[in-house]
Amino acid sequence: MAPRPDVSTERRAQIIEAALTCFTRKGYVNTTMDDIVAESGLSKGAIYWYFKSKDDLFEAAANSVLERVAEKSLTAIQACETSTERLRVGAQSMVEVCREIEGYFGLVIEFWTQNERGEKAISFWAEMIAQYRRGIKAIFDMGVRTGEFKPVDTDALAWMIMAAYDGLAAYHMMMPDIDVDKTSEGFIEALLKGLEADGEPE
Amino acid sequence: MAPRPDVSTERRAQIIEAALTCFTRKGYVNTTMDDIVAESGLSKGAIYWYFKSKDDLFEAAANSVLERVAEKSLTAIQACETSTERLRVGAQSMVEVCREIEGYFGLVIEFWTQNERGEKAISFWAEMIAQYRRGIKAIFDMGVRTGEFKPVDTDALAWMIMAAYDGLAAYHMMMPDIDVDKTSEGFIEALLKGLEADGEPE
Amino acid sequence: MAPRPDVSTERRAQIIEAALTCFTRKGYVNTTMDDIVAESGLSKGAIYWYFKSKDDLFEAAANSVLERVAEKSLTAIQACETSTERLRVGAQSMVEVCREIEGYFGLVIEFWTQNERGEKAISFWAEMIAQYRRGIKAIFDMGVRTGEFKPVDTDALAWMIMAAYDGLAAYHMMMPDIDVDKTSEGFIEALLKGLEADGEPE
Amino acid sequence: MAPRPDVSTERRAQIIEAALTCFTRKGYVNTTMDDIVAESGLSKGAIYWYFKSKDDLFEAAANSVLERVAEKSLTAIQACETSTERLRVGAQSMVEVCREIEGYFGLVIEFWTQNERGEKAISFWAEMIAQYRRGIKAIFDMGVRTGEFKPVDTDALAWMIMAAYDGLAAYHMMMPDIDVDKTSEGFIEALLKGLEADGEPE
DNA sequence: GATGAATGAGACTTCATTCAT
DNA sequence: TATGAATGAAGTCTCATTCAT
Repeated sequence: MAPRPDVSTERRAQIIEAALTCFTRKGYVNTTMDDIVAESGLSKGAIYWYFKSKDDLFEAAANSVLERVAEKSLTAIQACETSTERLRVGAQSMVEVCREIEGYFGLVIEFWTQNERGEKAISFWAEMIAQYRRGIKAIFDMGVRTGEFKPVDTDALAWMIMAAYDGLAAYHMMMPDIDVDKTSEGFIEALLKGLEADGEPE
Repeated sequence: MAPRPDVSTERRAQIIEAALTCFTRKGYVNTTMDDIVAESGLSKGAIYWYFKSKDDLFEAAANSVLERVAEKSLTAIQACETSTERLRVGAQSMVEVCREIEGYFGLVIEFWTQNERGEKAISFWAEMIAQYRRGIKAIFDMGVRTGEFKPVDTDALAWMIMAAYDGLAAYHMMMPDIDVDKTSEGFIEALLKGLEADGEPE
Repeated sequence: MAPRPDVSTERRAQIIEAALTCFTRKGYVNTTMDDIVAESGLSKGAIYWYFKSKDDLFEAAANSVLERVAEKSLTAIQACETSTERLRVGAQSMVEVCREIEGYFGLVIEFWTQNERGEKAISFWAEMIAQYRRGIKAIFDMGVRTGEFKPVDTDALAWMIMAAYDGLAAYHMMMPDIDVDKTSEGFIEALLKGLEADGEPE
Repeated sequence: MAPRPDVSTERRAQIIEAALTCFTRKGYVNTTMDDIVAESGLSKGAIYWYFKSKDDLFEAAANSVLERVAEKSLTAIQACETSTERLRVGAQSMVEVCREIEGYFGLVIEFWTQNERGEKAISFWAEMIAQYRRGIKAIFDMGVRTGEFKPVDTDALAWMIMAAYDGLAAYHMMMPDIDVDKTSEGFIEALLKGLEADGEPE
């Protein structure tokens, strides 16, 4: 008698998928467990069999998104030669993230605003940001070291680039008409060349 | 019998003040009307006398914040001579906003994620962003027109600067240790000078 | 304009009354808040307005019963002359308690068995027993002091008398056919005269 | 292929053992089938293979306790000569029961309070009491018949003695500090000699 | 204008029981 | 026999909103 195949992995994935659909559609608080039950096609009990609470399910769902996102963009960057190229490709990859994460961004912020400065959520999220930021900073540091870039404040730049693309993601979520590709490109080019005219301003 | 003096204006302000305190402390959904009742020192009935629902009260509270913020930063900019200066002062003013708005940023995003793509909230918020963006874009446009700046994509830059500072505000909220002044300054200077080294990179 | 009359006292009484009816009918755990809502004629919210949880309501209800009971029996005893009389009257009053408390006895025990040795319930209940026991012991002590009773172990007797009547209450609850009056009387008389025959047993 | 050895008897015992541990620890209602699963080391399915419901399992568990208890104390009594001795030994054996049954007493009462005057439980329990009571009454009857005891109301006494020791068991459960041996002894001696002083009180 | 007791729909979660394997 | 994933009814409690006073 063959043992039953282990369905727990796919069940978890199935539930997370449903949860993500609901969460991004209505936000964390406005999503009810019944919504997720309906979306998943499973029963209430099944969901509580795999996740011990709504919070727990959210955390798993959020993690799953972040993992998907982080993996993709970091690999793209490492295939480039020059720092300039890396910056451009990194920006491009972040633009794609903007599109993919759709409602996720607001979701995480919403979750974060819960729980009177919820320690749990913050560490998880801060960790994610830190990891990403290291990647960005490395690009600038390398560019400065090779002489490709001017000796800029790479810490500050890494923060602001991260912030700019997170902000762009938020805007895109609110105003889908923004041409994120063109916006990102114009920004990166200006940043590369500098704003100040070379010649003598009158 | 003399008519009672009209207290409605100060009552509204009093309620909005209390609501803001609660909302920024616990988020929109986790704030109960009882919280606001306790914070305001008024009665449940009084609050429903002035605001017809929790949503209504939130909208009023959010508007009140945004008005306060917008006014302050736009005046600072208009006192500058050169576009470079304007950019620096504008950045500085946005940094101050980062500090002041504290929890407001997350609050608005949280509100926006409610209501299955809540039409109501989005228009209010988009309007606010648009207004602000026009101010930023004007700085770049003027700089380009006067030859002070290179002929950059001012649309893209305005979006990204806005996004960057909104993102910075969010980060600052999560990670209060970030030195927002230094970060902003490093970013603006790099943007002005450009990243690419002038000489010939090897 | 006259202020609304304060109905909180009678509301609480009304709710406690309904709760007691339900609790004694079905036990603590098997009574749902909806049962109490139906029995009280009020709404769910009203009950939670006055009592913050089911536990809280139970405690209030149990206290209310015990107060009623304790008061009645202690006054009866103090009207007697001799210790013998006091013992008889005390026994009689405890028999009446058996009848009145009906389901309450099992109720308290049930409540006590909850909560993995629930500290909260035990102190409340132990206090009640202690108070009662002091009254019983005082009867014996006085009887011994005046020479009316033999020099018996009054501590032991007080415990066992208490226990016997609590046990009787439990039996009566389960088997309403027991003639509690006759049973109590036979017991007390035997206790007064002693079991052992005076003459010489063969 | 040899038939598998019959494990059903030991499995049932194993499950009853685990159930008893859980029931006495947390009471009937607060014990979940999962608790019993964990305690027994078996699976949910196995338990439902041997017992068709939680109720069913409880009944079996309760019966198992009562059988154990009844057997032990009845044999001790029958080894005595005089009725006085039997009463003392019987009391002693009931004291031991107090210690052993620990949480069982509350357990049965709790179970009884379920089910809107649950017919099922009551008959099982009443039967147990009746059996026990017959044993006690026989002691008194014999004492009266032989002239060892005065002609007391043996029915009443049997009830009250039972009740007293059940009550004592309950007290001991709540207040483990009670010296049950001393308490029981003091009570029995007083009952044997009688309370009323023989001579003329001074 | 102002109060706060009252309402009741609806949220999250538990758990006895079943059944395909 | 035995397993444990799955079910779903039912329970406790919350909270935006109303309305008699």
